[in-house]
Parts: sequence; structure tokens; C-alpha cells
Amino acid sequence: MKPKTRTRAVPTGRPRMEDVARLAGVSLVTVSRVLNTPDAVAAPTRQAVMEAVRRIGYVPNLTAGALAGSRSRIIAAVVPTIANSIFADTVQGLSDRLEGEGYTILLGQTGYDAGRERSLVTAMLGRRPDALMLVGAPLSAATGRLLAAAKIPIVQTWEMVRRPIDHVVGFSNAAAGRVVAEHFVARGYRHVRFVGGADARSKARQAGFDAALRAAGMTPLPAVTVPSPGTLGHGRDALCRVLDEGGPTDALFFSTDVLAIGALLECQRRGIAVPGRLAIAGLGDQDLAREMVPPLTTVRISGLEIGRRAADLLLDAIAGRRGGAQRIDLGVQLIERATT
Amino acid sequence: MKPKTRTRAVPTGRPRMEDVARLAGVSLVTVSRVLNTPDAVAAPTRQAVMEAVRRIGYVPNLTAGALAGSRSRIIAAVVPTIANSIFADTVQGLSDRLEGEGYTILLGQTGYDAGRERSLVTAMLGRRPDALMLVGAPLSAATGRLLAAAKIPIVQTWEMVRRPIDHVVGFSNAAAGRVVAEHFVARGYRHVRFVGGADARSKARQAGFDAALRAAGMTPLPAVTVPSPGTLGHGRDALCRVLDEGGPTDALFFSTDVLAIGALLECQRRGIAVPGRLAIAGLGDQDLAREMVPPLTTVRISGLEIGRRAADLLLDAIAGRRGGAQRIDLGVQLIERATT
DNA sequence: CTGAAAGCGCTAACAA
DNA sequence: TTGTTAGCGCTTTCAG
Repeated sequence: MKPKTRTRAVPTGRPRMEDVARLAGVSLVTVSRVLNTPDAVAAPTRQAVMEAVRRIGYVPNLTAGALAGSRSRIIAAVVPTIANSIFADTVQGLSDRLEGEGYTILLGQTGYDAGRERSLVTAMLGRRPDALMLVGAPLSAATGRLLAAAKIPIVQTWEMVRRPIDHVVGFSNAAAGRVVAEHFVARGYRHVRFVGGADARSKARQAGFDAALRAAGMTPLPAVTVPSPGTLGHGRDALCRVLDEGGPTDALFFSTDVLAIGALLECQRRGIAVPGRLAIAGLGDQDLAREMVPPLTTVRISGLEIGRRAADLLLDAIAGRRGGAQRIDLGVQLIERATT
Repeated sequence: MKPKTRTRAVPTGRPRMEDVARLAGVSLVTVSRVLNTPDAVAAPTRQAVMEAVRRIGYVPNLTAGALAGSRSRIIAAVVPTIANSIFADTVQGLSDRLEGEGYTILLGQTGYDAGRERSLVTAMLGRRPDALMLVGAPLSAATGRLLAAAKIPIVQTWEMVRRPIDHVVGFSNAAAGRVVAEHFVARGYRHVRFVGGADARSKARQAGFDAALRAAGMTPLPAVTVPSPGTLGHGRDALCRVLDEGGPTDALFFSTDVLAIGALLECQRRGIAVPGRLAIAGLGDQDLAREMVPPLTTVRISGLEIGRRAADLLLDAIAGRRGGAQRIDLGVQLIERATT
């Protein structure tokens, strides 16, 4: 037994392209072509190869393909959190568009933590994705540098980031705050207040809200800060705090629908008339906002659409279509319903 | 200029391990060791390498690592849908546990479609994940074969699959239906009905529900079928259908909290007394179920816990700990609240 | 239209 | 503790 070149690296044992080639009686390259550029191969050859693929249950090793080729066909998605959140819609939109194009989604959650974001992004970049989507601005400069150095198409979402790394698909969070403020003013509310998290988007909504109030000659009451991500419980707690303080508050703008609905439900429990005693507005226009009794006034934002547009942008960028960095502002729209 | 071995494959242009090695004055393997098994390298060497890594902003190519080594450090997660769904919690739980261990999550959605599931699983398996989590049983035998042939740890969740591929972390959907049925019987409801989707888990809940009713000498009214994934709108529509038919229905078991809440809100809109005129129960015990007014009777299922346990199981299996296939039944618990 | 050769960037065995 | 060597499974030139 001649010990021909002892194998060092560990083989996987799974069928390889070479096995398919042998069975089909063609060379390995031909198999590769059938799989990647079928039109470049004669029909009979193609069929023989496909048959062989089927027979041995060959599943191409995309890791090897990614290493050898230029593209990994992986898109990374970085969101603050996925559970009970509006970002799930964005991931869905992104994924729906991309799966059909042969891309796979790498998902990561930062939990609004800068350190976690950094290690997450490092790990994802290590997979050499063809593009990356993230929500908002990086939580730290280090992450920003990492992203910029990656030299791949990047799309930031959910806000019109000031100094974008590359593309942006979002809306003005300040404008969202403004339209609610203007609505409150028009409705005659005078003691209004913002409730939201400490994250950048929430702060931007608050800033826009406060600025519009001042422009109308009003002084916003101090904001109520809640943890991110917002939950129904946080919305309820915020309402309790406002009520317990016993101030003159007559309208509340919550940074997200979830918070607003948590508060609205607490009002129902306590028998507080909405909007009679207290007006409530949210942001997101989730299904539940429309279905609530009474239906919630909110700012319409389509997380799904953000995801889809981000996907389209990334696809174009990967293909080398379009010129420079795009900045897509999806705009905001106030949906006036019964809680204000 | 001697044209030494013209490069064929396309280099990425990003710094490689070799670049770090040169700068640190060590060999390539040493860099690899510093990154993977730092304890196997002398402290001064390690520091020199780390410094070099920092200087040139080296991000290890995990694709190359996966190809050369045995592990990809990728875990695939296959769920029906992620937006507005209980599965988002499971993905979160899985991801929370796994990220800390250096794994990255590949996410895919089947949309309850067998064909899409098949191509999705093929694509994911092509990335050679170290393990895979999926919700329930494969939608087709073809997917099942693909999964079994992958020879990696697999965990099926959200149901105690009859013939599992490998591990299972779930609960008995039939038992969930049963506890609700028994509760309805005990409460004295006599004209009860199931509302749910056409997916396997929903059907199992219905079967358990119907069986328990028959065991109590009752005949369940025909079930109302809604599309999967369930939405608030579907719940509302189902309620409308039941009401329009004008039958004697006095209690409704919805396959998910979302459906139940959609119906509950419609009851509020129509001024239908719950549970006076109609009792409503859901499944999932999402935050909203507890916060609703009145709070919803439901079956507690922790999607987060399912994800966490699945992650733990997979981690053990990858490490070679534990013996055969595990079957973890998290059980079901009826949470009696005010809607029944 | 098909094939041969040359890597992609890294890890694993082996030796020093 | 560190270095050398031989691949992992595929795509990409370049020839034919």
C-alpha cells in the first residue's frame, strides 16, 4: 500500500464536485459551470450533470465557492433587537427580496449595546458578506471604522443618518416628532410630553417634537425616559409615572406604538378617558395601532418597505448599477385616529 | 520582470493573515494560533501579533477558516416567518445564547411554503452550518432527506415531532388544545369552536381540542380556518364569520394570541360582552395577552425559552456532549384570565 | 463548449 | 513554543 500524500486537512465526507464530475463523466469545471452558468454548457452535458447531482444528493459547498470566487452571496443584517419589534418587519422585507436572488441572511442583534455591536460586526465581516444592512448609526466610532473599511455596499436604515457610511433608506425621525407636535398644537393640547428610549432615533423624535412645540410658542414638559427596546410594560410604567406626578399633562407622544399601546391599555384599566382626559400618539402604525379600541393616532412607518428598499439598493450596488451613495427618505405621515 | 506564476484566483485586497505575520515578524500559523488558541502562544509573541492585527485592521476571513477547519461556527435557523410572530422570540433566544459562544446565525423564512423551504434549506446547508434549528416538521419529505443527510445536529422546535430528525425542544400542541377544551368544559361552555391556520401545529391544537371535547361528551362545532401566519385581521374576520353565521357559539379557542386578540378587539368594537356573550382563549401568552383589557386567557408558551434550550442542546451536540437525541417537552400551562 | 492549472485564506498534522 | 507542509472544495483564467 503506497501511502500517497497523507491527507492533512480534514475532508468532510460529503460528496464533492469532483464526485459529481466522475459520475457524469465530465471534468470538475463543467459541473461548476452547470451550477453557476448553465447556459454556457451544452444541453446534453448539462442534463447528465444534473442527473449526477441528483443521484448522489450533491449540495454545493458555498463556503468553498465564496473563498474561490469573489461573491459570498451573504448579506448581513444588524438590528438592535428582533423580538416584538418593528425591526423584524425590516428583516422580513430584506429577506423576502434577497432570498429569491440567491442570497442568504446573516442576522445579528446588538441589544442597543456598543460592545456587542462591535464584536457582532467583526464576526459578520469575517464572513465576507457581499453587503450589509444596519439600523441607524453605528453605536461606536470603532464599529463605524470597521464598516467603512469593509469596502462593501452598506445601507443604514430607519433614520437619515447625518454622515452615512454609504447608502441610507429611512425617514426623518425629527420630522416624525414634528408632525405629532403640530398635530397636538392644532388639536389644542397645551401640556404635552414625550416618552421614549435613550437610543438615537428616539432622541431625534424628541428633538423634532420639542422644536416644533417651541416654534408654536409652547414649552414641552420634561420627557419621560424608558429602557430600549420599549415594551408594553414600559409604556404602562411611563403612564403611571406621569399620572402619579399629577401634573397638567394632557397629551403624550410615545416614541413607538408598543409604548403607546401599553399606556393606552393602562388608561382603559384605570378608566382614564382617551383622548378626553389624555391624548396619546405613537409611531410605527403597526397592525395593532389600527385595531386598538380606540384606534391609535400614530406616524406611519413601514418597516417592511424599509427592508425591501434596502434590499433593492444593495442588489443594485452589488451589481455595480447606480452611481454614488443613495439617500432614500421614505417620509413620514401622520395617521390621525381616535386617541388624539 | 519575471512573470512569476500569474495569479488566477482573485485576491480580495484585504489584509490577510500573512500580512499580520510579516508585520509581527512571526509565521502565519502563529497568527492563527494567537487568534484561535491564544494560550498556546508565549505572551510576548501574542502581544506582538495582537498589535500587528490592530495596526493593519485585520479581520480574519472566517470563510477560509471554515473551509480549512472542521467548524463553520454558523448555526442556521429556519422559521415560518419572523415578522409579528412568536418565532421572533425563538430566534432571539437562540441568537442570544449563541452569539456569546462565537456563532453567527443564518436566518431563513419558509413562509409556510414547502418549495421555498426546500430551496432555503439547500442554500443554508451549502454554507455548511455546524447545526440547524427549525420550527416543527419539514414541509416536505425532500427537505427531510436533505436535513437528515446533512449529518449535523438538528433541533426541531415548537412541537414534539413524531419522527424527529434529531433533537426536539417543544411542547405537545395537542395537549395545549386539550387544556383549553377542558377549561371550556369546566366553565360550562357548551358551544365551542376552534379557529386556526392550516399548518401542522395549528391542526394538532385543534385535534387535541376536539378530542378532549368529545371525551367530555361534547361535539365541537366546525373549526374556522384562517391563513397562516395569523394576523389580528384574520382573528377579526374569523369572529365576524362566526357572528354572521348566527349559531349558538359561546366560546372560541384561537390557535394563537394574535388571532384571539384580533377577535377580542372586534368584540370591544361591537360591544359584545367577553366572556358574557362569548369566551375567548388564545395561545402563546405574549405580553399583550396579559396587558389586554380584559386580560386574555391563554396557554403559556415561551418562545424565548424554546430558543435558548435549542441553543444549549445544539452547543452540547456540537461539542459531543450528551448521548443520543434529546426530546425536551417544555409542557403547557393554561393561564386563566378574564376572557373565559 | 470543455478542460487543466492555479490559487482563494486559512487550519491541521507533523516536525523541529 | 514555533514553523513547515499539505490540503479544505470551489472558481477563475487561459488553452484547446
